[in-house]
Amino acid sequence: MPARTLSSLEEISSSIPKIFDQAQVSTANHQKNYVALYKLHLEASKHTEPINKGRTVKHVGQKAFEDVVVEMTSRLLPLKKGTTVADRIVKFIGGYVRFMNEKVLEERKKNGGDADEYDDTPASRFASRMLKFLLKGFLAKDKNVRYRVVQILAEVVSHMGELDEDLYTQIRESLLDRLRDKEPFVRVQAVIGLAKLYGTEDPADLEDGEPPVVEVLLDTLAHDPSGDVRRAVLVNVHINQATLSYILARSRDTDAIIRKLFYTLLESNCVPPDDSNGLGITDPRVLSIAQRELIVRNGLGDREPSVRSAAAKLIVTWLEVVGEKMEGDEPAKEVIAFLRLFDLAETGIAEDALRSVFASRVDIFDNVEFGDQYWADLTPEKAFLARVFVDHCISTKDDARLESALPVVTLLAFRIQSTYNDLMEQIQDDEEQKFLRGEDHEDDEERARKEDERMDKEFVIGEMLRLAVNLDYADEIGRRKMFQLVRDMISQETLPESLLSRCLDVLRKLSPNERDLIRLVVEVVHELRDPEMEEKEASAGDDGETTYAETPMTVRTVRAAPKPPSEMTPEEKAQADAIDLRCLALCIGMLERVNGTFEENSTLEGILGELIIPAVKRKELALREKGLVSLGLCCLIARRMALNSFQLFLSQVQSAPELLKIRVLQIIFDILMVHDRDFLGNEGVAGDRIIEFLLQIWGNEESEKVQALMCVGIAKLMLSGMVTDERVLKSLVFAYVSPETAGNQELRQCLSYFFPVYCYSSPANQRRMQKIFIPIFEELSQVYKELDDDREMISPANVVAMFVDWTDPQKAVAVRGQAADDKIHFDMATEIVRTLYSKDMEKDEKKVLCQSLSKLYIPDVVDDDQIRTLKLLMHNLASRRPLKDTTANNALTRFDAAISKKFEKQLEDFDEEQYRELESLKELFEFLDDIIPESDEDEQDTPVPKKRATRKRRSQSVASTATAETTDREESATPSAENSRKGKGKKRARLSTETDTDSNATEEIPSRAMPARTARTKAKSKVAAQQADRDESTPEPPSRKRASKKAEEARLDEEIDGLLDGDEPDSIMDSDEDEEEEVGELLEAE
Amino acid sequence: DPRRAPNERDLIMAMTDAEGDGMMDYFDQAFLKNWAGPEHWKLRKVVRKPEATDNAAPKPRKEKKEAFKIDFLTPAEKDLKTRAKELFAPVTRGAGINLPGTSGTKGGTSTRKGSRGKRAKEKEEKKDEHTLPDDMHFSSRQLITLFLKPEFSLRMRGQHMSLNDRGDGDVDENFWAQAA
DNA sequence: AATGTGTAGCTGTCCGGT
DNA sequence: CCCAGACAGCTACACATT
Repeated sequence: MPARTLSSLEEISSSIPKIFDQAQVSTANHQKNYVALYKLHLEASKHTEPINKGRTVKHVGQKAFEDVVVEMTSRLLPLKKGTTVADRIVKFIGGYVRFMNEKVLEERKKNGGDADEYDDTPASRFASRMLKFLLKGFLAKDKNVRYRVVQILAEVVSHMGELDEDLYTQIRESLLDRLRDKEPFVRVQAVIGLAKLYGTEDPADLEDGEPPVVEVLLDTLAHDPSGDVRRAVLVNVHINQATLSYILARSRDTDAIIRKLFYTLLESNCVPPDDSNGLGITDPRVLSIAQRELIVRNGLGDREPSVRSAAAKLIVTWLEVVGEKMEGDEPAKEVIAFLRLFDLAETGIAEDALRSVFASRVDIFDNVEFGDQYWADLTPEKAFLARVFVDHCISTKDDARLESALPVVTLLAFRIQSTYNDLMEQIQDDEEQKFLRGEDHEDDEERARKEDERMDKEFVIGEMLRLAVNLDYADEIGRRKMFQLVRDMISQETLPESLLSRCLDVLRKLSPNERDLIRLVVEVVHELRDPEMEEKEASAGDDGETTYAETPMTVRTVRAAPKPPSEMTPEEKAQADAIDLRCLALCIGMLERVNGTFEENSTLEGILGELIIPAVKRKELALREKGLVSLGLCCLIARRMALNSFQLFLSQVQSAPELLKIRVLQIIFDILMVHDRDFLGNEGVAGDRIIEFLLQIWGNEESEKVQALMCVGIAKLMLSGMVTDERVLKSLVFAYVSPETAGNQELRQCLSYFFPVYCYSSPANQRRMQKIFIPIFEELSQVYKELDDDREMISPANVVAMFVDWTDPQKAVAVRGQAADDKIHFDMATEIVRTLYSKDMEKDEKKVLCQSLSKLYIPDVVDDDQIRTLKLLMHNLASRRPLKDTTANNALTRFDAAISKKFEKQLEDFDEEQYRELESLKELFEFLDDIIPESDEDEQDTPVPKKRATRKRRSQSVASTATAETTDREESATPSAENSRKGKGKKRARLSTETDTDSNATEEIPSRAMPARTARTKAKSKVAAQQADRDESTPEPPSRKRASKKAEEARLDEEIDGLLDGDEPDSIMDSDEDEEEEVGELLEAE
Repeated sequence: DPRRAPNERDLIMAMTDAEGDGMMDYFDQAFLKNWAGPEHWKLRKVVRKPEATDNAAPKPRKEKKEAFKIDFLTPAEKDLKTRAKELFAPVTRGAGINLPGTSGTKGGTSTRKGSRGKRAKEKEEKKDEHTLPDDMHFSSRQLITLFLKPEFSLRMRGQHMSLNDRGDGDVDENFWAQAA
């Protein structure tokens, strides 16, 4: 080899730094520098020394080259994340490895593809040298070094072809280990490295019990505490059937960025990367219906707008992917295909998806047309599209498009009718077939197909009915046609239950007024229960409003006597019950839609006595439930009946099974909401009793559903101002944070919404919240301290933060005519400082309180008295109950300083002695004087300055920032002369009693009346019941007599009879003047 | 009687009013992020501070940061081995290179051999999945409507009452419209 | 494109444990 | 006694918005 080509090693070594120096500036020169570097590399390779007597060679040149590159690399290791120059070098190193490998492959191709020389090329030697070097840094102390080392390794590994097996294992181990690194960014790099690695992993190579890398990564995806790390997994893990379910779980990640990424990821994988004709891995058609629904529900329902828009984009892509090659015939084709992705009956999801498409692809919305042909043969998808389209037009007030889309009434009525007839025919056919051939002759497949067909028809009718509500009924002919049709439908017991409420909606729209609607339904009920009457009634019902208003209600008189139940065969009985159930459903549907008073609609009386009351008495759950609901709905429009029946509902609560209990409680809450003045007003005891009763039920309730329901109910009562009791508010707070309710999302999310609304909607409510703050804080701190290990609960600091937030006057909404109460936080500060005097409060808790002070909003204007009181309290605290905790002390001092500065003017010349004269502050000084400085024995950890005080010093001005830290040490040795005079001996006795209570509250706070121990136990098990439980005057629940089931039923019958006989149906209706008193009596009677 | 004060109820009414949208917006911005329950609760700063306090001051510094470059050119002072030793110095004893709660690294951490003793049951506990609960989409709707008559809200009830107080038996068509 | 806001990471200080 | 963890305040960056 000619000597001149053999550059000296020194030359080579000095050229490398120049290349690196260039490479850090820009990536643009990298390609050029790969070539340059590679040239040097090859050059260096020529320097070898023979060893082993010439049998092998020592690659001194390569070694030197590697040394320099490693040395260069070492220089960027301590550089922290985000240093772009360093990142460029990392890229450069990785790029160089790739470059070398490509060269090697080229070489191999030229030489005919020797595979076995891979471990002996300069490239492989270089790479493995580099990797070994990097691995040494994996446990470095410096986190930046660990970061860079893993980063470079990941980069190098990803660009390497083959890898020595031992080295591979070592890298694998090390990266897995770094997955547990303390620093998230190191873990991120470890994830990237592992993701590059695991594509080549062979499960057969794994040792026993060693999990494959994918599994570890998926575990990281779910469990890593850092969002960055989970995100790294999400973008780097390969999506396939095995990993998909783990990926789907990220649609609920706490990190919004991850959620957003999730949807963009799904979108980009909808189509396969190479334009092969298969489906993308996340093509909607590959996913299950449940998965699609999950994606839509979570995505469009996300609270983060950015996530929602990513989801919306994905859904549009779904439509495009699914609708591909469908353009042509019908503009709605692709939309129909899109809708086929969903189960349309599943509430709301498909609708949300479609509306989202309408919103983001206006062109699609604009191109949908509903010609006559469209209505000819409606599939579920088409019916659904039309209905949602119309609803969308209405909600966006797009009258023009609405006009063009709506069919004429007669057309739709005709379509509904014919589909309905088809359905009925089919049902009948099926019955006949079943009867003729026997149950088992039909094979499952056939039956399922028929079932589907029926469901489809039912669904189509339902959608058309929903659409019918929005039609224009100016045309009288059409109106009558529709009216007649729907009326006929509801009078048939074969009408599927799901269509019943749809029909009633249409009827309501078509009824000229409520009374006619009520009358109509009552008539239908009578027809159903009395088939003989059908013809007569039908003729009366032919004509909507005109005849209706004039037709006298003769139903009851004409009514033929039904067979007494005792004479019925079991079949007849079952049939009668089924009819009654249907009638009750009709009643409920009707009553749900009206709001006139019971008294105005005398037609209701009949069904009340004949249908509803008997149903309430039945012991079959379904009948009783519907009966109770009907009765409850009647109560909502009949005040008198509500008063009389309320006790009945209360008595049903405790013993009822869950479903019934829920119903009854709903009734109770609704009645309270509607007739609030009758039950909760008049500051009567009745209201208190009801509240206590409810609280008790709530606290003892096991079922989450019932708990949540009661929570919503109570929240409603509070929000509407019908209940103002602080105990109730406290119970809500307890329920909110209690570990007991941790799994009850309904309850917690209700309260998450409720508290801010409640507080921000009214300063009065904020006040109420402020009043319960300290007691709640104290109790919750106790609960927190004694928490079981496995139970989770938010920290007291969080509780404080919430209260501070909720009570912030700046966040209260300004309601017309209502002055904002901007002193709430100020008063809270005063109370907090008072609480700091408490001797038995732990320093952690005091610290939390102190730290909250800085977050309080202090208004610019405060009364002299108030500001002086606060100042005095803070001033005295330092001397009488110095805080042991420095951070707490600092926080307090800072707050004191801020206050002193802000109200400098008002506080100058402020003198405690003078201040004491003020009669209005007597209570304050009584409080202060009852506090004695803690004795030396009490001071276990912190030495307290000696107490030596003179009257004079006490009287000094406190206006300056007297509690400032340095001076404080001396100042705090200034207890009042009062205290010195009274002496320790006398005080000792008081310490344990009055001082304690006095220092905690000015007024008697209920929670303090209860021993903390009891409070804690309660709080643990039945937190919500706390307030009610401890109140001895809590009334026995009405049905406390734990009688046998029979006795229970007998009693129930009695009560119901009383409801009917004691009060003649007529008397339910009349409204006497003495009602108010009766509410009280109602509950007195026990 | 605090219930008679024109406060809470008026506001609730306002939220359902057409003009009440602004109100709803306020609530949306202010706290709807905290829907997921107390454990996901976060303090959000007060929004509006419209007072034009001071301006013009915090503009004129756009000082570009010093163009940092790695010095590859000057020769290393120490040799590679020494530098590597320094860079790769393992942590001083007992340090946490790893997340607490995860079993330690062979080389670096304080994990004593028999440390299964007290905190043995780390793995058993369910790890945090870092997911939000299913959103129930709680809204004012649930708080102002009746359970059994979801189409009727408090607002309507108020009207109904007042109509009734007048002894007026019939409701106007406006009422129907609102029920929808 | 420029600005403002919100978050996240970093750094300094302090308490608790070995 | 020293160090490590925790915490609070600060700064810088990235994001969204006009």
